Amino acid sequence: MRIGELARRTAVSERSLRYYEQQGLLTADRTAGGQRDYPEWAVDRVVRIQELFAAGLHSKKIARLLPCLRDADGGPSEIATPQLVTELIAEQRRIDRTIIELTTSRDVLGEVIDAASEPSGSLSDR
Amino acid sequence: MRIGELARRTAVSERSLRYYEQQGLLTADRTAGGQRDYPEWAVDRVVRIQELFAAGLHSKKIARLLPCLRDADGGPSEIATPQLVTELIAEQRRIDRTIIELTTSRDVLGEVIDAASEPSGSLSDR
DNA sequence: GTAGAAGCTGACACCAGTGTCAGGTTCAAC
DNA sequence: GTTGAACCTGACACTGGTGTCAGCTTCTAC
Repeated sequence: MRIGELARRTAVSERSLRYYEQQGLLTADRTAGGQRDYPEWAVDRVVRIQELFAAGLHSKKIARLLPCLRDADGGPSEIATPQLVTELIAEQRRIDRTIIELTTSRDVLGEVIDAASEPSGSLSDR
Repeated sequence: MRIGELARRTAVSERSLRYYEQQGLLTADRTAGGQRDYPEWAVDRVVRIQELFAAGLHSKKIARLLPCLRDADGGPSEIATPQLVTELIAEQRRIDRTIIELTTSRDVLGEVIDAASEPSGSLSDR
């Protein structure tokens, strides 16, 4: 499929898809005229990349991680090096901390929302 | 307390603390000489601000939210306006989606880590 | 073959929080 | 009073993924 369709199906801009290629995250065949031609599994790959970005990983680390992923990219998946494994464990810990922080913030927002939703002046407290 | 101590106790840079003040997130008394003098509860406040930043809220929204927080800032907490409540509910939903994404990514990393930790070649699959 | 949609590269800008530096002032201890 | 640490303001830079524009080429359907 071409870039426009991939952008539509993943809700990721064409600009970003080209950026992913530049960063070595996503390769594409080229037509005789030089236009990108993506395989079907590129959709899953792009979604995965977006998730990893959202998780705070930088493109360089994602680029090292992707070959080790067992997604439907057709190829056999590589085994992560010990160095990469160490880094990924650290990333996991960071993600865990982030989830805790997010949960806290979510609850903080909830308190404010609840306080505003109580019938005028939180009568139940008085 | 002065800015250096607050920075040390919260692990937030002095630069950031001054930025928070500039954004209306954190006020401080001033000494006769013009140096910032923070109350004890500023520590909690700074931690809260950091969490909200980590949750993806921008400083302007945090500035509107903070007066409604029931933390130990001494003052009575305001009631959020309906407009703010609507926005906060949207933020909550965004945070929820983010948590789900983070969990997914965390598991993806876990797969790669596990694959590398299995005794050479994932024999159990064969 | 031609028109219009879609794609290409390259470049510049943005966001928003943070790092860092310069040049000056204040504070606390001697 | 002097000295050194701590603080002040203001300014500029960075990060890194994304938006956007210009100028050109390719593809597809008529």
